[in-house]
Amino acid sequence: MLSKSTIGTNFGAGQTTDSFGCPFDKLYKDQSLGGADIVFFRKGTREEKIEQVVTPASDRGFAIGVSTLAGHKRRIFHDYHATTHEFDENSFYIRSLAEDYKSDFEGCFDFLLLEISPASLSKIADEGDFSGASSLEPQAASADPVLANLVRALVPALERPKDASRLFVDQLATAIGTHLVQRYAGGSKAHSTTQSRKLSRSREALAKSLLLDNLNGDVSIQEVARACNLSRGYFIQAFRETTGMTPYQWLIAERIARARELLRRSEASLSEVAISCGFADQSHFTRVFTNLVGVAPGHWRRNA
DNA sequence: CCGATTTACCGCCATG
DNA sequence: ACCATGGCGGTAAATC
Repeated sequence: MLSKSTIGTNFGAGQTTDSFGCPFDKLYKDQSLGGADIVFFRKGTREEKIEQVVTPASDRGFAIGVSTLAGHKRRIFHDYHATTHEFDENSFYIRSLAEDYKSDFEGCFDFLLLEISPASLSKIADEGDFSGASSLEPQAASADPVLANLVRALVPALERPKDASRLFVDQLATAIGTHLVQRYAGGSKAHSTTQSRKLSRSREALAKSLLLDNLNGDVSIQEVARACNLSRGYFIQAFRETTGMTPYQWLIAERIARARELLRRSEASLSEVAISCGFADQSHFTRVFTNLVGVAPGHWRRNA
């Protein structure tokens, strides 16, 4: 508790989480510092586990977090699938605050965070001859030593916001903003030398329908790939680039989608739901569901 | 596209 | 009886 949040969102009395959805009582470190365009935070916890951290979508722009220590893991629940990411020292993430966010944390963390508003972003983009770029490409547990060093330079200022040089913070904020835009600007800028390997429409449809048959029967990815006249490796890669998830992830997302329907609309027991969605048994079903959705199926049903 | 390595799920069981 | 959780070996998937 070195410095209480003084800038940014105002919290009503009784608020139990910070502006990122993290419970206050689990944070041992919660500092903040306002630059001209960017607000900085430092947040840390010694909790081994924090579950269901939720940030509703907002127009606050983007959040960037640099981890100061290794070993933190988080599982992020997207609409139809979930991903896990392991943070090393100096690995970082970028996420859009325009999207709902839900995740489980594992292992203590200490993040240097910064929040950059859409207005600031486009301002920096214009100044830096990247006009038009109004968004950043999301990253998760990637490496960027330059960014890490820039952000780390703010540690002393965060420790003692009162003594911090306004000019220093603003300059650094500009440098960081420029770096982010140069390196991660997305949107209008046509970039990338890597041509994407997308699946053709017909192959995509074929693959999906074959996979759906697998809800009950058994079709291996190998077979689906062959049906599309592609090698296994290429097929998985292409499927991923087309749909945003790997074939199996997609299939499981479909199964779980069906399971959600059944849970909501029917009175069937979990075992029955499990079988009719292509899972081996209740235990298996519960495990997969929890892993993907974040809460166990029984709880989810009561909640819905 | 191949091949080696790592990762993730499957399926079954046991237990709270 | 129903649901949640965890272990564990085998195997297919996914990555590099």
